[in-house]
Amino acid sequence: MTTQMSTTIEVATTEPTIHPFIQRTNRYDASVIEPKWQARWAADRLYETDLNDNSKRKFYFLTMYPYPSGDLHIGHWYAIAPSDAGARYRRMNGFNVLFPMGFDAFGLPAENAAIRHGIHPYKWTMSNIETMRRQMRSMGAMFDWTKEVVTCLPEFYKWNQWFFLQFFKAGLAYKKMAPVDWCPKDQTVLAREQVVGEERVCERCGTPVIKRDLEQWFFRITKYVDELLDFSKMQWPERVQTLQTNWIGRSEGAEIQFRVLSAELPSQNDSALSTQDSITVFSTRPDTLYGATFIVLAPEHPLVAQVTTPERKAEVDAYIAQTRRMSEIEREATDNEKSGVFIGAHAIHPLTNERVPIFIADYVLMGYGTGAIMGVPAHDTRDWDFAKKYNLPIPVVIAPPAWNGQPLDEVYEGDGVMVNSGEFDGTPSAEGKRKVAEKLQAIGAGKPAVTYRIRDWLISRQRYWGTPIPIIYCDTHGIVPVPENDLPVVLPVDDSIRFNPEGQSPLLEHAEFLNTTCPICGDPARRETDTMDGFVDSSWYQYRFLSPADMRAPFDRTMADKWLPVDQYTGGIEHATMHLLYTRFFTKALRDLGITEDDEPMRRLFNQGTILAPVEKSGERAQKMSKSKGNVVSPDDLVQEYGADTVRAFLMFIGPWDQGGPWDDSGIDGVRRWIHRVWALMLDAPTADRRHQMADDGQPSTLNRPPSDIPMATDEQVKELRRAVHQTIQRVTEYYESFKFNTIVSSLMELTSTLTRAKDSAWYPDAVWGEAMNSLLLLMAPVAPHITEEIWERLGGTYSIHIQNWPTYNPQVAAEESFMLIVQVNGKVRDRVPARIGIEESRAKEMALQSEGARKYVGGKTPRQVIYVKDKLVNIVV
RNA sequence: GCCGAGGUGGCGGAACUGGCAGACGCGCUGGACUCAAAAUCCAGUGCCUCGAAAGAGGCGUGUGGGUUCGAUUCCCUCCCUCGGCACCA
Repeated sequence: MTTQMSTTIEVATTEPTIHPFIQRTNRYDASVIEPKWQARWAADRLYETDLNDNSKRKFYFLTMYPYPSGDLHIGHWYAIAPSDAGARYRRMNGFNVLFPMGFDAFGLPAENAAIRHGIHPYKWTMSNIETMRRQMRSMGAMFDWTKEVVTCLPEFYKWNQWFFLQFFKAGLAYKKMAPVDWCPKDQTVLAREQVVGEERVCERCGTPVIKRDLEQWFFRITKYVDELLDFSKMQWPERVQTLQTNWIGRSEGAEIQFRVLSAELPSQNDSALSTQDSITVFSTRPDTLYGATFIVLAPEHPLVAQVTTPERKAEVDAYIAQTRRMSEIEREATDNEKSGVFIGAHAIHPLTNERVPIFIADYVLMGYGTGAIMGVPAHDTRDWDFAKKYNLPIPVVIAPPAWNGQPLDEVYEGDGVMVNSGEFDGTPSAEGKRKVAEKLQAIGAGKPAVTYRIRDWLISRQRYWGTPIPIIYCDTHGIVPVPENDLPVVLPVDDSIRFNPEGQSPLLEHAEFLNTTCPICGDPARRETDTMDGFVDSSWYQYRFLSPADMRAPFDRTMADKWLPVDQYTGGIEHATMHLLYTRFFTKALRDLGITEDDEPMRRLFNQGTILAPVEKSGERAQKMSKSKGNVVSPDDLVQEYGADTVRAFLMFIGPWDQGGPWDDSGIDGVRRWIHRVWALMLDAPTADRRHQMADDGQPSTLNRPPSDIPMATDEQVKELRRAVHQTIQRVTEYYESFKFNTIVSSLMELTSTLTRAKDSAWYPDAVWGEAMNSLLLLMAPVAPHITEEIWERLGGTYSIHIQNWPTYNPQVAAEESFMLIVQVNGKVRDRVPARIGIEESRAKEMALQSEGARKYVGGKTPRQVIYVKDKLVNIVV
């Protein structure tokens, strides 16, 4: 934008250039202009993305879709409003932006509503979606609703089933009997990821889970463990990377085999147990192998039955039975006293050939490693406790610092030098770990090994409101996948469903659904009645926005290659080890199946914080908002009172977006005042007295020339005004890039104040003033889309402000010419003197030394040192 | 226990790469306007001490220490809050 520095104003006579101030026709009323612009944008399809438009670079901005619980609460707005601003910013920067929205529509609350209120989950969900769509429109978000995805509709879940079949064919989906986590309240199994906290409760309802042995469907996420640990192909927050890394829980060590001494076993067992049989243990500390004085198996370990001697059988069986009765919580409580039972047999230490007794104990878990450990009491707290209790020897094999050769008083778990370890004596731990593993491998008694904490993803749910698993059970052919042509397997939505389940899927009672024929032989067969975990939907929904209605394919490959991965994803951290892990797995699986080409689903991720319920009394702990607690803050009331623009700006202003915090609307008036001040700044006449601006009745001003009491702006004033504008463009642009919405708003507030003061003190040339107005409006448009569109139109801008180019700043205009030179004496500020940018060092030091503050504190002493920081400060050290 | 994030006025928060701590806003105090109130506008507002005032001095970013001319920022110690994991071998 070019600017004339002239301070004279030309008043046109024929075609009058209308000065902004004249345009004011009425006062700001959000309840009028917001619905007006929302309707206009919808009618003009302003926010519909042409996926085929290749003239601009694509930008896929995605924010996590909500569960349609019925009402949008302020937390939804907190997540959505800044995302919308971010997407709008990208659009104004010349990108072809896709910013879609949908609904995560399968899930338990719909069934619970059905149980409580007798409404069918389908009706409940669809009517909730209707409400939430309206609410999201009322916030002026630029969602492209033509691409909406609703996961509970067959056109969506058909493709869950299709992916399941592809996974099944590739061995990525399988069924197995396993001890699984069962929620007694929700009457369904849960994925390991959905069991949380020390209490091991259901992530959804907080009920402690129990273990059950069930045959369930799993997705083989463990196939991708190592790739999932690699975050190099995307920029995700450290926090999420850490959570996922810990969740995957990679441990390096060795598998070590201990041969079972068969001489002790009864002869009839000899056939079942040859001398080759051995117990494999996993250890991260093979360097402590020489200190292994016993073996412990998990009570569920399959070898227990074979290895237990007859005389110990009764006691062992009793212990196993007792273990079974104990709940998960009790069993896993760390402060539990160790207990276990000797099973009568011994194993041979692979390096020393000594006999070591074999125990079972509940502190060894079947689900981790090999379900068996070697007990190294001197160097593992748990083994120490166990050995103390059962009087087992505790030889030291890793020397602690300054060790005196005596038995230890307490366990030593650190690294050190190997001792009492035969040929390895003197080897440091780190080296020992490797060397012992190598030695074991050489003699065929072990090998280096890695184990992981993560387990395969359990996707079966014994519930109704989910995607039916496309499997048929035939007496002759067993597990038969539904042929792709028969998809979708439609979830029946008639009123015959009984939602009170007793441990099995409600679909089991639906004869029409249940009974089918085998696709291979045509004989009567039964359908799988479990449904899929809802996280299957969100694992690939980002693809479906490209073609939500396509019944022939989940998505168009060319489109997917163009639009994916998502460029910017936003959502809560609570999904770190669930959705955000599953969708990465899905992406990799689809790639390996040749369906897509992406390694990762989302390039960049930002986790916004959570808005908690308002705190009643100070000092009280903030709680999550929930309908049941009745502490939900509705955005509708706020929009009615303040307008969507104010609510949006306030949500961005309250603090850093990743922080969240308890809801407190006490500051919203400040934002409301700012919005009004912007209106007044741009549309009201200048006046020395602004008291009545907001209450103004809106009579158009007849002003078309500077008021007599306002002087023309001097060159210096013009320069300063432009500097403020360009500095703000620079800063605010940086803040948009880094999601610092709170400082975007505060910078815009500052500029508004600066411009308001300027307007009342001088009359600026049209070009200068116009640049200022345009810049402020454009910078503000993503935050407050309605008021900026309204003012833009009134000032004669081309529709729509939201497709204008982002303002650019001129570094020369933004550059400061002078600064306040800070004068410090011994690091304390004692004076400030005005100086020109680029002042010579010697001149600056001279000025500082001569300043009043410096003279006072230096007091005639000779400075020991004078430090100059360019264009900033002088520090005099005495 | 392990891993991670954080601790700045009465409150939400700001501070580039080590360089004026407290931007912006709320609240509060005083003033203008008003018959009055609300709204709006203007001014002040980290804490302490001295001073009638103008002002002067000191302290100050969880604690204690270190590095540096200079630390909210870098290093170490400890305390507290929040989140995750946890008999994981």
